[in-house]
Amino acid sequence: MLSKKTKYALHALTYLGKHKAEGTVLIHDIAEEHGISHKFLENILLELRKAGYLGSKKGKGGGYYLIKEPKDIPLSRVIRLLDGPIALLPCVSLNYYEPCAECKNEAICGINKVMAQVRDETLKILENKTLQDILEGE
Amino acid sequence: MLSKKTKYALHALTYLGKHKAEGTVLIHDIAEEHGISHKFLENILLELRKAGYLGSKKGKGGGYYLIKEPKDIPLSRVIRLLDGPIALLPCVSLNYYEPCAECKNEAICGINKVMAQVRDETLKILENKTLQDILEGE
DNA sequence: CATAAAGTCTATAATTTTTATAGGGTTTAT
DNA sequence: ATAAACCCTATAAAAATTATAGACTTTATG
Repeated sequence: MLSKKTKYALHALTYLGKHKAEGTVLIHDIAEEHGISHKFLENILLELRKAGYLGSKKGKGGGYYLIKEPKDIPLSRVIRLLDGPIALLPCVSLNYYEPCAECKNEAICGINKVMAQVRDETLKILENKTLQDILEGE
Repeated sequence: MLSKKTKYALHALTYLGKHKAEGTVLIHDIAEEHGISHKFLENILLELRKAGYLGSKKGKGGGYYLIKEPKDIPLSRVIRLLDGPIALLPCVSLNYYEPCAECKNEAICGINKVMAQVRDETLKILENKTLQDILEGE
């Protein structure tokens, strides 16, 4: 399951996508719309900005706005950013690799091999679904 | 990512699959092979038995053994049993459904729709990969 | 039939991760 | 000058995961 962080990030991105015309959107408005803690959401938006998905404007009249096209924001990226690995095991993670302590030899581990396949197929799904798809479903 | 519980369960099932010929296998042996806590693994094997994957024999000379064919143990089942939902959000979980607090109306939520598709495609993968596939990779 | 080996079961402790809050900055429109 | 708004880091609270403990039951065997 996705963490609340990632889920909230998706809601925020969706909100920003829907309100693109308005220029900037307040954290406050997104938080209120979904009943999310303002401060918690603030941290999430900050991460999304640092990762290059959002722009922000400080000071009075400021706020956040999308700086990427919705079609260029795949679920895989958002999940990796906020939740970490997409792979089911650290030993097959492309971006967060770590050996598994209980596994003596990865090269001959059937679990490792199968999980690498699962990762590849899962990635195909999550790289193909984008914010655009979410927006089209609203 | 899978919890250690699920990961250990997969190691245990694999071990049992490999040692099928020996009749029964001791918790102790599996735990030792993978450096897993005996007591932690004990709880996991208990769950696998209650779920109908394993049989056990008590007393001296006892132990655990597979009672399902490896090809009839899909990853999806093991993951659901020990980790819970496969869906990325509670609002699209088939087996552990719960509404999402921050979502006013599921029927018009684009995130919900996309995640339901992701769930279906993910399920296809995890229902197709079985213990058999793991064993063939060892 | 006593004993030791092995699984059963439930409770609780320890640890880690996630979620949430707090509060003092800095920037900017008016 | 002021208030609105994002920026940033630290810490607290809560929840979930991981691990341990210990008493109980079953069974093979000498």
